Amino acid sequence: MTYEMKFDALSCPTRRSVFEKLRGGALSVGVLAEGVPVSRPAVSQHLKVLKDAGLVSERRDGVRRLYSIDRAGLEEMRDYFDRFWDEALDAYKRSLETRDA
Amino acid sequence: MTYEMKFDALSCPTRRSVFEKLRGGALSVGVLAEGVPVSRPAVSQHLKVLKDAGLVSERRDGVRRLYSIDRAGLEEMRDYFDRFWDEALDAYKRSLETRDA
DNA sequence: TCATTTCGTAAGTCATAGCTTACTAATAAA
DNA sequence: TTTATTAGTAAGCTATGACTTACGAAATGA
Repeated sequence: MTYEMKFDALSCPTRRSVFEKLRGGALSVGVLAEGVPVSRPAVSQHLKVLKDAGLVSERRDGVRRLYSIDRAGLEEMRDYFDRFWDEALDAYKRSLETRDA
Repeated sequence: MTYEMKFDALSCPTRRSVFEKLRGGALSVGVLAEGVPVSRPAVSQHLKVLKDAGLVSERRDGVRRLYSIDRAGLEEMRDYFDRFWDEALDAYKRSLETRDA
């Protein structure tokens, strides 16, 4: 649930591509495993990492499990970079001012 | 310079903490290495990864090298999550509408 | 009840990421 | 022109992360 886990979860290319597949809405494990160059169990393991990181959530539907994006978790990452951007820009502006002085 | 490299660069905790130290402005390698639980050469290696990823830039100042945040690279990451967030929210809204129908 | 489908878990393999120490290079300063 | 600072590079070690196959569990349908 920490930044730590979220960054780590998104660092693996195949895991991130699984995550990105969920942009359009919920998908089952089988569908997520299609087109991904790894085995279905590997996708399950990736989903566990994403879930533990708070980036996806799961709901059961018969024998299927439907995974979808955890919007709160995604929002954390968005906010992290928004704040970082603002702070870096402020620091840059200050550096210009002090240079003028 | 790709997303690939940026995500990978930010996945390592100590590397990210080095990156975050630069929020306030440019710093030398020696200063960046203070308080970080790894050796100075390790910090140099982290800086190389961050630089290759387009997240930091470097300028020489005598015998020092001052590293600072590459705002264009950081902006890419911010935009990635901004777009992702918007798309995920749209998909969610659509899912609510189709459920009503 | 038995077979199918869908999926998570266990166990083991292999590459590599992150670290270390030793060194080399470049600038500054005496 | 030596001596100190500062920092990047080389080489090697070690833990671990991303995969595989084999198996077990839960829901569905015959």
